[in-house]
Amino acid sequence: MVRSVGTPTKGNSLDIEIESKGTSRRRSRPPRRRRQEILEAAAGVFHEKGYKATSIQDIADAVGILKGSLYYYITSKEDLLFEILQDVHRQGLQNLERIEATSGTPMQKIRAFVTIHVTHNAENLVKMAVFFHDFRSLSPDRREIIVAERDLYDLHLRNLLVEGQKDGSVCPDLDPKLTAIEILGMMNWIYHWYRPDGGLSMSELAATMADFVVAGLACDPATHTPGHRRNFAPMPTVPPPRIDPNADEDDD
Amino acid sequence: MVRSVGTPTKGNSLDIEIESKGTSRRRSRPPRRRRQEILEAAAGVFHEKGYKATSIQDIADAVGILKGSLYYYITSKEDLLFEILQDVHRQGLQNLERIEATSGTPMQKIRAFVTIHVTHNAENLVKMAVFFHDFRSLSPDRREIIVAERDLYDLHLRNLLVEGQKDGSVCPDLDPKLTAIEILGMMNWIYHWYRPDGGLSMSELAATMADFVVAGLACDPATHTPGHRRNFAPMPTVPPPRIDPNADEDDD
DNA sequence: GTCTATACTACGATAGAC
DNA sequence: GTCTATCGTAGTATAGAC
Repeated sequence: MVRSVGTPTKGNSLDIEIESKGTSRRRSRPPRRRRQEILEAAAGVFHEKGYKATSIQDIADAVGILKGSLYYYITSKEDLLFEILQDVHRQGLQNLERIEATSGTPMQKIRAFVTIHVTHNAENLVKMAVFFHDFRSLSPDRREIIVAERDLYDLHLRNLLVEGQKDGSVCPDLDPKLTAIEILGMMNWIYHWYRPDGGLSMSELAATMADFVVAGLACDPATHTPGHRRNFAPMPTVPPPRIDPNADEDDD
Repeated sequence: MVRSVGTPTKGNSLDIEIESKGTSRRRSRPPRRRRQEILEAAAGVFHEKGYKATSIQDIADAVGILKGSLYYYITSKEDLLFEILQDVHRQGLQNLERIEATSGTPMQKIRAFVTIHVTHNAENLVKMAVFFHDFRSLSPDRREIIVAERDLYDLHLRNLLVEGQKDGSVCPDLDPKLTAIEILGMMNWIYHWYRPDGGLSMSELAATMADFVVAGLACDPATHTPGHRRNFAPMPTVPPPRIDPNADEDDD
């Protein structure tokens, strides 16, 4: 639908118009403020109902205009989702930079990592919920863009764990890859339950999680013996599952 | 469209037929095996595409029949989801019984709890994924039935933590409620990444997670001083977020 | 910039033949 | 028990009036 370049039009030079209206007000681009409002409204509805279950009508209702009018601002429902996810994506990458710029012992860096990532999750509850719940609704190429960030986080934490093992502060029995994903899972679960108005501040949440992670990783090299974790409070005997009348055997 | 009762038909007596085929084989009830097959197929498709994004057509394709035929076995798409979730629901409640019947120190019980719950998650990856992703698509009363189990798990773990604090094996600085949910989050995240064919056995996964949890909770009463966790490997200074040109302030 | 109206498609579910 | 055919609804997106 782009007008072909060769076609002569009444004006000379190129089709791109330069500000011509004299004042500093911009022309032709829809107002950013309104667009941002729509993004936030859509994020809220996506959060409540899920992306797929949300109709354009729902979003229009939330904004307070009719659904036809929405298309003045957006071009498709998926574009909306993508832009919302790009918001947290940008912030996430920025946080990674901050973490990388932090100095201290490896264990201190791990504490910083957890604190920052938890805070990020708690500060962007709605968008993070939409991200974890609905990023699979993006087209494959767009999904790739957004999800790559997750792998970066994983890799970065893993590297910190290895550093910690090198200086002896992190238990050498731990598998860095598996441990990193355990920790990330704990942090990423936040959106399921945390509510900022629930009497638990974000900073207290972040600090508590960091405490737990640090305690779970730590190991005194002086007293370390291989397998000490597995042998501490060892697994007791558990009654076997009773035979279930409804049991058709499981897949998965 | 039900034939009116008063209308005379060629037979006498009522329309309801009693078993007349002689042998012990049941009539009129659709075969259980086929129904189970449909349930499993549906779970698989729900897992891949999400409940809302899955059409009856998709499920019929997966089973290998036409969508009209599906309605011989099911009465609605939501019924299908409900039955799938009831499967894990039943198993989950049964596991709670097993955990309750376990004896040992509180910390050993905690290890048993984590091991059983992680194993449950890993053995039912598909259904657990559908559960966490789509239980909100159930009607409110059905949702209540299924979700109540989650609260039971939470409560049970919380009680174990309190027990552990009483006998001194769990750090007294921990908030049982918050800690329980941290641990559950780590376990429930499994469906996002674990694949049974990935070289990590379920029992190894479960044991490793239990190790991490136990290490994260443990505390030596002899050396405990309030706040020691927070002060260990203390938070370093982190560079502030740089000012972002794209930053329209956040909601959430 | 917001509205009304509508084209087009997909889905869930039912009816009834075989 | 599986099929074909279809009804009714709801959703995305567009066209064009104001």
